Amino acid sequence: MTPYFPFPSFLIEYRSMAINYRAELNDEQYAAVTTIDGPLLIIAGAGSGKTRVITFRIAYMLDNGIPQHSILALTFTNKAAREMEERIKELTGKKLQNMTISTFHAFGVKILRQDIERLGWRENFSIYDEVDRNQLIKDTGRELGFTADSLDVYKIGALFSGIKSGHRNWENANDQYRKLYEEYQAGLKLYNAVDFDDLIVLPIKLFREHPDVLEKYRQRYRYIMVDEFQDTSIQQYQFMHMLATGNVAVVGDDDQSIDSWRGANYENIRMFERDFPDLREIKLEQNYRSTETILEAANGVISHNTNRKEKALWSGNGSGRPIEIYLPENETAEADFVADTIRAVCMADRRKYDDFGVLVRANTLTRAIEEAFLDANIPYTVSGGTSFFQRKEINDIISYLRVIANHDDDINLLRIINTPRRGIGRRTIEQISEFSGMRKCSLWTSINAHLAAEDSPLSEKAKADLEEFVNLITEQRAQMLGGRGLSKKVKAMVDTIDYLSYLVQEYQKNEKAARYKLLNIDSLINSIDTWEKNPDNFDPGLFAYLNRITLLSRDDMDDDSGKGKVNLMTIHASKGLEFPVVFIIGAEDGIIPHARSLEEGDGSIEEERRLFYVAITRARDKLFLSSCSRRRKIQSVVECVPSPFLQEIPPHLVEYHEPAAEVEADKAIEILANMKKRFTI
DNA sequence: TTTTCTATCAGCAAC
DNA sequence: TGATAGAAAA
Repeated sequence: MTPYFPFPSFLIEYRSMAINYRAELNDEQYAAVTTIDGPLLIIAGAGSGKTRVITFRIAYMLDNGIPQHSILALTFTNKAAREMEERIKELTGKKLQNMTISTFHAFGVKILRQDIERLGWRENFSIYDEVDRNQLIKDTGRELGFTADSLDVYKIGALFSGIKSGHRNWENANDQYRKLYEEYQAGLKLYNAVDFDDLIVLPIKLFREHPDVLEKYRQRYRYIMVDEFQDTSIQQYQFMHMLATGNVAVVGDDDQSIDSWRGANYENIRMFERDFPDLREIKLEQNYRSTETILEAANGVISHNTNRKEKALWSGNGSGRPIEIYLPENETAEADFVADTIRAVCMADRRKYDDFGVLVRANTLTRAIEEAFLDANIPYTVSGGTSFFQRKEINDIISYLRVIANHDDDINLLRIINTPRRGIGRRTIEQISEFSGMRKCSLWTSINAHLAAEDSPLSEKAKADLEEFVNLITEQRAQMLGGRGLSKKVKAMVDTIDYLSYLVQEYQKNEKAARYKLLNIDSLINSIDTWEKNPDNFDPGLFAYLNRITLLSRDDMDDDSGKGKVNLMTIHASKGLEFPVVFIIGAEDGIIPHARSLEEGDGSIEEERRLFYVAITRARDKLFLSSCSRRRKIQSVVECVPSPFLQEIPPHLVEYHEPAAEVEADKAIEILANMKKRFTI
């Protein structure tokens, strides 16, 4: 119908905003989007438009008058949360001020910030990551007199995490660590700190002990949505279950459950079916992402798993090109092959660098690739892995901020008390920590007691140095807590402690490293600046910043969002992403499946297979696999065999490429010899 | 007593 | 390769 007179422009804009759900979605997707009341289980196969369904579903809720503040969407990574938010904004054209889209952990922090006092912590608590946690375990263990070889902090940390998250319990085998666990917990509380597991466990405790708090959240969040449901832990499930008042939708794919090592439990899908018997289940089985070749390969692999929900994923995308498997001589050859192929495909198919994803099983495997990319001048970003905030220089600065916010945070205090060096050495620290052990107080309290006491055993020099430190922190605290402009204040602090000279001093032999670290600090300050200038940020203070920061990973820092760069990452980090061209490197037995998974037994192999499945299904058009015949490991070179999973790909989909024989090796030697000649002349 | 140097050890995945 | 713990040097 043509209108008699033109609509005013705002009306036209409104009309163009209106979403035609039927036209945009297939039947299953449409059903999933429009079922907003009651429990809903969406089984979303790889590439079936899961993100699309979630964003449209939220848009649909808003269209039907559900207020933003009653919607809660939980994800696993910040990246996913941010992406979801952006897509919804784009789709609806609305500002999202009251909607809660966040990771489980960030949501836990939010709850704890409100009410943690009821559990005996103080408001500005610190959040300990693995490194902090392990340090605390080490310190506590020493105090309890554990010998160095019975103190494998890595293992103990995993044990404690397992205990806390409820998927392990005390058996006589590890009873010896029970006391340590209790002391560890006491330590956390003394330092006014919580660890990652606490971010889920403590809110549950809070809800149990204070039903009024729970009720507040239940009243508010009438509509709950959980993404990557197959990766929720028992706790996270419980957490969600407590909050849910009935309108709860979970989206997941049991075939993509790859996080069981941190408590993820895809049995939760069955649990959900039990707990919400009147649920509606919708399967999304049309794959919009990959070619039929890639999908068939993925199905061939995953069909070897026994314990899974049957799915019939299909794609109407045409068969596309075959999968190529390369068998390079070693990891250097493999890296060169990846770099060369990327350049070649860029030229031949008019691809951009960000069309490529290079997936590895473990972070250590990225090294050779990075070197090859640098040599070949291929721009790349690495995501996942050690977070930006785990770099020493960043961690130092953050530790300062932590101690400024929370004086009792011993772990962070110890990290910075003599960084940069200010003459406070082992002996002094021993003395003050002995006192705090006796008095059951934090180091900060102990230091101040020593400074005030007449009969302190400390030398005058030590006292003076400590006093200088205390003054520094006190002054900085006064600065930081007053008024706005956090980034400027942090910059001023970095200048005050003269961190730059410290870096130059420490890295005399490696000027490049020092400069790089300097740049990192700059980008930290920049990121604080962007954060506090964000108009959506209502609380740009120090506490808010610290609460947020521990939960971020490296990709959350990049401003340029990796545009125009090859994406290099672990398979785990690639969850939920897709790339036109994908390389899976190191497809060797012992890497994938990882050697340790064989030792562990029970279902670990199936998880490794799911991991491989996830990797394959990231690819849209073209998939390359490579498996080296030799690889450098630690100090020695190890012979490698291709991954057994490669056999599970139907052979007619695959082209094998043997290495380009020894001729190349000879040539390489010749070239090297020529180069040497040139240099010696 | 604090700082610097050297040797040794260990390496899966991440909020 | 990097971090860390213990030994030597300042």
